[in-house]
Amino acid sequence: MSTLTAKGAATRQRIIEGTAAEIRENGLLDLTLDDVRARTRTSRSQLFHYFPGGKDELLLAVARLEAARVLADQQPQLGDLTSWAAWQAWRDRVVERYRNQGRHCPLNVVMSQISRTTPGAQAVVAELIHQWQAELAAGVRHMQAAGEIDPALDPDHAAAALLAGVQGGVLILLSTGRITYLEAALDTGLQQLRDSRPRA
Amino acid sequence: MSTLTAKGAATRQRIIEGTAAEIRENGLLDLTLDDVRARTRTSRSQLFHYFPGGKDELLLAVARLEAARVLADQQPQLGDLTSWAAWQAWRDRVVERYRNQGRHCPLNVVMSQISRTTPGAQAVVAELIHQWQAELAAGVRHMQAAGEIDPALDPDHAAAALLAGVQGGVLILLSTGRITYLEAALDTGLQQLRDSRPRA
DNA sequence: GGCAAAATGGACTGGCAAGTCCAGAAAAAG
DNA sequence: CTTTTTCTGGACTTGCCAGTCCATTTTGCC
Repeated sequence: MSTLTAKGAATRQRIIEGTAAEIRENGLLDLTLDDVRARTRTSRSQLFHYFPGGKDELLLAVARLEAARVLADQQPQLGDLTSWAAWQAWRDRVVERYRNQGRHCPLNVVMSQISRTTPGAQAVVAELIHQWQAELAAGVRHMQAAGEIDPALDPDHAAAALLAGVQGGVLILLSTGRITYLEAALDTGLQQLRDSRPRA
Repeated sequence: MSTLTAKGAATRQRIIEGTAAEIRENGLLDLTLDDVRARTRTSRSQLFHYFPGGKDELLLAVARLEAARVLADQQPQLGDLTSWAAWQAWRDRVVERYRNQGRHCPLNVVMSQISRTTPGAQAVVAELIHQWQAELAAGVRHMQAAGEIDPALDPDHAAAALLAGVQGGVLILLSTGRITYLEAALDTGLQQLRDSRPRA
């Protein structure tokens, strides 16, 4: 890619964020480049100037943006799972975030739709899942060190199960509008961790 | 709808199943009616004869088929969760099913893509989730009656959490190709149930 | 057999959306 | 200041795909 001027970089960013917003509102299924153009006030040639690979390349950029946002939205709680209160705060944060989000979860769009077609997006999703799991596992290790969680428990395994619950809870929320499943997955997952506490 | 002859019913069924197979192999994103025509050896007018509502109506029929299949594929284990061995057998069945399934999960297509646009499909998904959860909850109640699970535990809540784990595990499997998450969700979920057993 | 209803074949339309191209404006470079 | 590079506008092309239409064949029914 040729060098970008400040103006060019701003336009490029505007396109990415506008596309992300458009997807969040209306989904990916009937997203057209004209929709993007209308929202971001850009011309056709600008789109292809900044994303020579066309729609796919643009969507990949959006995927990266949204993947970063998913983790950022859980901070600082996710990075500081060092007490039961902190875990609970994280749980509340997640529930709140998805409760407020409409019917179009950008992450789910990335996972379910973009990543199947665009090989690059697959790597983005894999990396996101990996980081998310790693942060949860780090939290488990903290609690083990503090004697609050059974040291025999495999942190990565526990984190994987918890993460699967969150993903599934969100998916069901998106499909049925009911948030019960997400809450149940989080609550029973945390309960299990608490119950594992070694008796002194 | 006008009355169908035996031949007509067969053709209609052939179209639905062929479409389902096509989606399972290539996904919904670039599914065209011509693909359906090629696989099912039907003419354009046949498609619109049996599905006057066009593509949407056809996809709704596919959604119904796949929703039924998801539950059917878990039988008889899902309907007979009356011992720990049975629960384990169900768990193995689920893992095996999704391990063998390619990158295109028809249920996920229904949940993530069809149900957002077609209002009817949303009801199909809701009903599927509800039945699935009900069967799991029934299993929990069985085990409670047998004294193997803490009677204070809410069966619907536990079933919801378990189901969310399965959904999330499958979603992650589809996105990353790793089945670890599904296994972790199932294993820790079942472990939690086992651990709740009241001490005699 | 004959009539009505259903099933089938395939040409045709219309629209839409991705991607191309070139010309001109704005900005950086020297 | 002028030259080169980047940025922008918008017309144009191309191809595809859902949906329509009508003619023909097959089937059910009496």
